[in-house]
Amino acid sequence: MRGGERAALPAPRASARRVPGSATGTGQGSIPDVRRPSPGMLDVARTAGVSVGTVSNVLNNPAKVAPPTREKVEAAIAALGFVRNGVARSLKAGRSTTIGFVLIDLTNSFFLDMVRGAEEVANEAGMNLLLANADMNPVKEQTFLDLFEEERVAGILLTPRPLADEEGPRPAAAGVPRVHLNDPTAGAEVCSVTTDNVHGGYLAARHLIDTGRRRLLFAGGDQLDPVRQRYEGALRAVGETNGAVTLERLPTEWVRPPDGRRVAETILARTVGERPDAVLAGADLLALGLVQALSVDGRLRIPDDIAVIGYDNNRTAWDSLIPISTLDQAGEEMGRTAASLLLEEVRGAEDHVHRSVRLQPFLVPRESTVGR
Amino acid sequence: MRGGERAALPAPRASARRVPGSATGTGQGSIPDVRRPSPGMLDVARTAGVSVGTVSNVLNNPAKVAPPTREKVEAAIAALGFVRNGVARSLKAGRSTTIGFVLIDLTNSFFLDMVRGAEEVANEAGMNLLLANADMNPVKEQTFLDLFEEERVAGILLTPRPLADEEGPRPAAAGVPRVHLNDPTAGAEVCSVTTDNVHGGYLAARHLIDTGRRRLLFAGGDQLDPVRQRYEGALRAVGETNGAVTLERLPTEWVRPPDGRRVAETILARTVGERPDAVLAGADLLALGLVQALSVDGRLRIPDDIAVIGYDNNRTAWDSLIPISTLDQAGEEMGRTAASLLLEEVRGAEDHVHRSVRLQPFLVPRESTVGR
DNA sequence: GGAGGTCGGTTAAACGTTTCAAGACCAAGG
DNA sequence: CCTTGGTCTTGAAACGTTTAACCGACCTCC
Repeated sequence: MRGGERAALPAPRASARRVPGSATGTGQGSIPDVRRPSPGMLDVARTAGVSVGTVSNVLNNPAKVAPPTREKVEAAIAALGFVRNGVARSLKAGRSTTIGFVLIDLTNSFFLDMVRGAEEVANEAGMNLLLANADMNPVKEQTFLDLFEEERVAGILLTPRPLADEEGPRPAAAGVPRVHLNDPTAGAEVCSVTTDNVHGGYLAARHLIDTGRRRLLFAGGDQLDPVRQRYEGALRAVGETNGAVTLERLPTEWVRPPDGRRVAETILARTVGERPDAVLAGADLLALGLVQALSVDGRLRIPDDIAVIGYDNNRTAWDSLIPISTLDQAGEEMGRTAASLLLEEVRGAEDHVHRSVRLQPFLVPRESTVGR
Repeated sequence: MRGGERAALPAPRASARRVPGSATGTGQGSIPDVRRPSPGMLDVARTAGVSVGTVSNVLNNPAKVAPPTREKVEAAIAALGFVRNGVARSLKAGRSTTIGFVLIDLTNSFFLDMVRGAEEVANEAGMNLLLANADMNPVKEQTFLDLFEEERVAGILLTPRPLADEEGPRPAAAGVPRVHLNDPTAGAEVCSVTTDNVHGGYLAARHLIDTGRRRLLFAGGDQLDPVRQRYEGALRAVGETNGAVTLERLPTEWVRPPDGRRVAETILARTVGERPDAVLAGADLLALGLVQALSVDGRLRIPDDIAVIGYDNNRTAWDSLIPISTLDQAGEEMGRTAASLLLEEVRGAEDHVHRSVRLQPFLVPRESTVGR
């Protein structure tokens, strides 16, 4: 299927200044044959006066080699600047020691948290984590998934694009174990880790109610599933108050700072009595714009006149002048969990049963709701 | 030879759990446990009733294969769910079609710009870009460099850590072509792309002077080389005014928003006559804190009472209520240039001469200096 | 002094591709 | 009928490791 792509044959590198030994024994090349920058184990073996098997043992089972021999080999390795060929290694082993992580959007700190968590677990297991930037592009996403499969990585982590409804389901994982992060649409054919947006919305509203707020406003886009779920959670919390608290909803086009500023204008345009005493923003950037525009020129005091809480603990919002309370989605934990699931599948393919883990967000109270 | 051990089990898409068979002796060896569901070209060849050479041709030189044969092979590929083994492919080719990018810090949008630029060029050349997150950690940086060398990637891009003075020079590139981005310490043994901080500082000051400012203040950490260079540039611009403009310097501990707020306090504590009418911040986040604290509660009007310009066009500062003028470091261009240099070296190792390209930053005027 | 163990090392067979010389077949030309 | 040339296809040799089987000393124990 992928036959079209051509390999863009990398031209052999000219032997630089350092020429280890001539080509390996079978150097009978009748073709323009000028290269071999990197010495192989055979070169090392010859230099050290041992066999390749011994060189391999020095690398992989040092204990099995007598110290004097080992030293000779190590000296030869250093002298030649030998770097073991991981490609041949992987080929022989049938699978590499690398994990691939396909990311939908590197500019969102949520995903970077996942990377950090996943990397931690991967490193503990002696594996390396390589990242691929899908950049919101479905085609790139698929390209990188294919690449990782071809390269026979040990496993794949994926934060998928939201998956527009009209397109079919994502192709199932073929040969390589895969774990989905933050993909509520993930089926039973893979492991997945998600976050509980409903509960997060509940916690946010609960926090506002518990700190004395009674007129709540939820601001947030209507078309985004996660945001809608957060609203549902808030609704539930309000429902528990038997009418003591009201919850109004103000849809926004998107969830960026400009949208937040527009919400602020709407609020400020109202009479004092009609204003909410707390706002739940569907996302931190929305909350950021909101806080900026509400507080500018001392129009409203936050949190005294009005409290604001965001969602997702986005790094960009950390630098708000008035620190914004938020819900942390446990991105790092999500990365750790996903990597653990993946490792479990990689190691025990036999009796692995796919699971779906749902993580709970947690409240991060800051000045925008509880003051200084 | 392989006929005996390979069951005729087609083992197509692994629909659920359950692994075909424990297969032949799984060596204890190192880390990886093996499961090998993936069919190889030999399986495809058998299914299609042709030889492996023909399968290879279908994949790489479709024109050389007669249409009927080609179709049979393609059918077999689809039926078996064959995914070509990129590891074996790379081994045979001697080098892969992947470029590795080792990044010092994924949270800084400057580096993400580079990624975007590099990716663009790499894709055009039919190569894939894989990212490694060094996370400010020299050990990780080295680990990933080693990994990429072992994996015999076609080339390596690197945004190195600042390189604390006490440690020795970075080990030279061994077998794989490498290009350094934003590394002023890069020697002549590699290609490199840097940004001209002095000129950027000059442009920033020039802009302020040209828009009528006369009392300039430069705020910025003393220990960071790039920031110091920006100051030098500003100094030069001021020098050209024959004393008409003054430039004061206010060192900060670091260049984050809290430092900016402290600078603001210092300024506000002065009498009106002693205050600068423009501030050059050594970095955007510093400018962000500065703008926040200067303008809060309507204390000073920006840019009427005081202008502020930042540096580096950091995405985090985009969301400031008052958009902040800045200097863009042409990160995307840097990525493109670096990738081009790398490709040149990869392709024509013979007559490649290492070069060092210095890119010029450009002014991005916004409201914080020129009003609305 | 021979059987059996250990230790340290070598040899050769994979791993799954690509590539290229050589073979099979066929049509056309002499 | 034999040659020539062309088009497809095949077969086998690499690529640089790892690993199991093997081998030769040397040591120990009866």
